[in-house]
Amino acid sequence: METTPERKVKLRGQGLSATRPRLELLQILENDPRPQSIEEIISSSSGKLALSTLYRAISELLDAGLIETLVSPDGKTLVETTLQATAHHHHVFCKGCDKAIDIEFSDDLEKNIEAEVKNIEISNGWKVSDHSIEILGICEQCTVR
Amino acid sequence: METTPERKVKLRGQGLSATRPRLELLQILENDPRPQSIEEIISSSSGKLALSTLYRAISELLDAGLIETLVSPDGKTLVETTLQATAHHHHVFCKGCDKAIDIEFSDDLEKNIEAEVKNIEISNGWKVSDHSIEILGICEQCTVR
DNA sequence: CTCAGTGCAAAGGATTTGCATGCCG
DNA sequence: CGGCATGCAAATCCTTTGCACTGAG
Repeated sequence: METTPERKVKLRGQGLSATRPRLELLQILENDPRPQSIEEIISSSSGKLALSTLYRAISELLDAGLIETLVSPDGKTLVETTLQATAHHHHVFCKGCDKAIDIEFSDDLEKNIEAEVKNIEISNGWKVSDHSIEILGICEQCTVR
Repeated sequence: METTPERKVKLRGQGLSATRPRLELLQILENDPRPQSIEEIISSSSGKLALSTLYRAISELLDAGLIETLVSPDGKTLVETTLQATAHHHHVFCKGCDKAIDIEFSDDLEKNIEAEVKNIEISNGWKVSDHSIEILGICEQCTVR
């Protein structure tokens, strides 16, 4: 995991001041590098972190490319660091508890997917930028229950 | 497109009474067979259709397998008929206007994806049930603007 | 007729915004 | 110090729920 000074540099490098809420958000996401809900982030935060501040921090760090967000199948916002996210990856969601984990596909498969995605552009006039695969399942814990 | 009597049969076949809002929902979805937002459905409805009624109808027809729902990248509910959805398919979302369209991949590619998805079960202890690919892009209309 | 289904209004949950105060640089 | 960022509270947006009334069977 990165050190606090490193996170400060990261923020400043994007023209963002290194404030406590932003540093804490980065650290929480690094501590548990999988998509986390707003609720989880708040409860991991030590001091007081206002919801509005968190939402604003997410929006800023997202624009700066330091974090990624996604929407869970039930419509809620999840957040993860870009450390993990720099490698192209996908998400598996648990239908039981709504938790999510990251997975990667082989380069081969990714190439095949991209090739077919390109066809969409040709056949529909769309300009395609990215894709993400959402996999639904039941996690180990929820299977046991 | 199906006729009204056909839609009645469909509803009754699932133990649902054939009421105006339900018939209208089915018809609207068939008229424009792509994922539609709540807002779009309401504005396509002729008479008065209460939001609460629409949400309840969606929930019932979803349980009955007559429609499918999904969550757009901005977290809103989209709905489509199962007519189109019976074939396994994926979605392309426009970043400009949030519209969505359906696409299909080749059987070959689907098989490859499923094979890798199976690996998740083995390596993570998850029980995987389904996958869906979300593709982001810009639609023809939004490209022009 | 009778009860499931509807419309309306109010409640809920997630996210956003306004504003006075506080902390970073 | 000066101004951007925070916390708090109120506002908003989407969705759900409660309840009295209506229409399908």
